[in-house]
Amino acid sequence: MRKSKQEAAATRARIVRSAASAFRENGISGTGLDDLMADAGLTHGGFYRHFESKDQVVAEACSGAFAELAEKLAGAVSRRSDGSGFEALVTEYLSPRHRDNPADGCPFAALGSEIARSNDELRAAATEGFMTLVDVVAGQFKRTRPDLAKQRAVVVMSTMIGALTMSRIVTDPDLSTAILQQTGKHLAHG
Amino acid sequence: MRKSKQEAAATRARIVRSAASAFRENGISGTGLDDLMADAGLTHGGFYRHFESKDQVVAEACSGAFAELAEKLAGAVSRRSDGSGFEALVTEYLSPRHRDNPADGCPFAALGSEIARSNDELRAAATEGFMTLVDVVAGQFKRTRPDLAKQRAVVVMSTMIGALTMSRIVTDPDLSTAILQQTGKHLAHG
DNA sequence: TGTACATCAGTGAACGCGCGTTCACTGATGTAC
DNA sequence: TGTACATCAGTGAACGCGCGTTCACTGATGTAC
Repeated sequence: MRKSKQEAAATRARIVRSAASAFRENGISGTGLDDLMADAGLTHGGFYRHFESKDQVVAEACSGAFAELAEKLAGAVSRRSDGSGFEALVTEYLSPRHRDNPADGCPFAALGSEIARSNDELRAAATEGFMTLVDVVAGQFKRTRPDLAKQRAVVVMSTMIGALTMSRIVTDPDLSTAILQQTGKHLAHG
Repeated sequence: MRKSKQEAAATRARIVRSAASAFRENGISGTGLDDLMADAGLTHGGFYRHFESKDQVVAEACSGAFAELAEKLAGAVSRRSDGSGFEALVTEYLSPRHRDNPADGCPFAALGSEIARSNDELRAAATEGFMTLVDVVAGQFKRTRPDLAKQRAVVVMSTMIGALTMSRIVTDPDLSTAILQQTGKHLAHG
């Protein structure tokens, strides 16, 4: 049953991508290796041909998710040529669509409190991912000194992450929408 | 070994308080009933004399933690008589002390992403707890129309929750402090 | 007020389940000659 | 280029552990008379 190197690499990538979705959907400790492997169309016994531990796939999946989010937000920005990139970014992040689809959305909003309790390796990857996002945001403050732009971007990202998290917690749909909208308005004027 | 009603009630309260700390420290799914009961000085078999399920103690512990936070922030406000209550509240919430002591701090920052995936009962309790916090914050915007004050307070609370969460994730101590400070400054001027 | 019985807080063992990890095995792929 | 052997991706069963929950039991408390 041995597979070619290409197939094996593709399988591995498939597991990482499935994992990134499953973790954001059901939490890290809420997702078993069975689930991951089943999502990738495999049985769980083969997991250790690709990874040393669950921690390893968690770190890789999250790193991938951080990068993917940065690309998505950069993409939202780049579709605007009139200088409204920042508004586009904020609107994208704080959209009901993002709120309702955690599996392919921001890992900080989906897993924030769990990451905060995780090992240093994951937290270091998260720190790097956060700074990448901060750089994307800071890039939109074109008339601001770079260091100040970065400071402002740190606040903007933290604010959006908090707002998205709360919009998912709250059971009142109107309140949920209001959290997103008020936060968006605040940031746009800020 | 039967205990008096008073003792039993005290024991139950003790379990709830231990639970509230343990959940914020290690997560809900990261805390076993053994842990809770051991913290309260009991063996785990007796748990079901007080609660119907783990879910029940989770809901009670979180509700207690929400109320406790609201009181703490209201207390920080009330110690200022010169109208600087809002700054006091923000400084208290975004303090390094709060960041470094999740066990008796904000349950949204400590458990946010886990609560978002929880059952409706806990999410409803969280919604109520959030609105109580929002009311405490809104009460500080004395020169603002009540409905606008509440909208602004929703954004302030979400922002602070996101910033505290991120300050705990990040491995770089300087960045962690910067997140708290920049966010505090932003909110004070906002 | 005293007595007899029911209640029930807490103990400690057990149950069943899911999870991360390991392992013997299979058979196709890769490699050495 | 062909052959023989080593490698290793994937399977399926098993292991050990922790967890939520249940249960028989103990003995002090509460209650009915």
